[in-house]
Amino acid sequence: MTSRKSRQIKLVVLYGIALALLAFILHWFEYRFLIMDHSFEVYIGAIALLFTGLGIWLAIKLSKPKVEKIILEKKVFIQTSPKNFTPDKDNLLSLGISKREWEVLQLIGQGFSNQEIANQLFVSINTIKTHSSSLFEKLEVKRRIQAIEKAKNLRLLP
Amino acid sequence: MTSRKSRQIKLVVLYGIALALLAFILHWFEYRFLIMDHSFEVYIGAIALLFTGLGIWLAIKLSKPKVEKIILEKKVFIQTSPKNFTPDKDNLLSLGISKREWEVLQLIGQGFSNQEIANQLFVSINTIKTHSSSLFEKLEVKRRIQAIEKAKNLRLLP
DNA sequence: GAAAAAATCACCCGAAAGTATGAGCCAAAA
DNA sequence: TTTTGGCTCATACTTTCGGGTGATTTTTTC
Repeated sequence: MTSRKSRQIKLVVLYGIALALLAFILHWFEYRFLIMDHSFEVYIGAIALLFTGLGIWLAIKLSKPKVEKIILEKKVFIQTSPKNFTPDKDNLLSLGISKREWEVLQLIGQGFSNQEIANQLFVSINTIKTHSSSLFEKLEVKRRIQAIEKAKNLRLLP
Repeated sequence: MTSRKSRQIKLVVLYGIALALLAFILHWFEYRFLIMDHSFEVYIGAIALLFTGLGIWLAIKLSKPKVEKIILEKKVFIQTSPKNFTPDKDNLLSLGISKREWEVLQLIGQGFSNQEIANQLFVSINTIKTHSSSLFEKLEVKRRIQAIEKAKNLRLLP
């Protein structure tokens, strides 16, 4: 954010300098050859075109790019085999499950109640509820049982 | 696509007209009051600013949004082992689990709530509660999660 | 046909689970 | 330095679960 702002400021300053320079050059030319040889309209037109270009360039540089997002879903087939189990860290990351949420998920998977989990982790039951709620959201389920099922399918639990 | 192009053409034409009009107005002013009263630099500056604004406006109007494709991987599960699952009838009998209770157990194992199970079996939720209660008693557990665990160990559920 | 077992349902109550919202703290990142 | 994300906790409210008790109706079994 900060870098973006400073870059914008730089651009504006640059623009100002360029404007001043141009005015100076034009003024200088005015007393030399250019003005006398061309009609006023052509002169104005040239300036207009030039600064229109400058404006376009400025807009392109300054404007945040318009982005259209197209989401394609790719199906990935997975086999479940809980033999020698190691949690699938890719899935943990892609679902955005934090360490603490992961701990809670494991304990839920072992059939503990919220209160028991709270005691084991030395936090309040409300904290566990918060964690489990966000867990259910990330796993797109409504109940802890479904969370366990899904976690097993995702190879997060044995 | 066609409407986009035609709109662009319209804009360009409009821009041309605006430019011509402005040039005319400026020219007209030139011979009246404006030019004589102001320095050349101010005049140039005004035009520059104006057309810079015009350029910015044009760029914003004409710029096509960048298209960004995001590929999401959607997991699909393949169940290997529970394909041809058969419950251990010996255990069912030795525990004294009735048909109806076993049906309820299966639905519990699929993560359904009591209400959902009641709807599926076309009975009241109270009935499901009765069944699940006696189930827990027979399985010697306190919560449905533990019931599922134990049932899986006893080969009653896949 | 009578007794026993299974299935159905109701009501109450308390505990557990889950939702929604807001807020404070802190470390890592921009 | 400011912002962000993770963690913590609280409060209030709703829903679900499970225990307990009791009752009626089927179905099975003797």
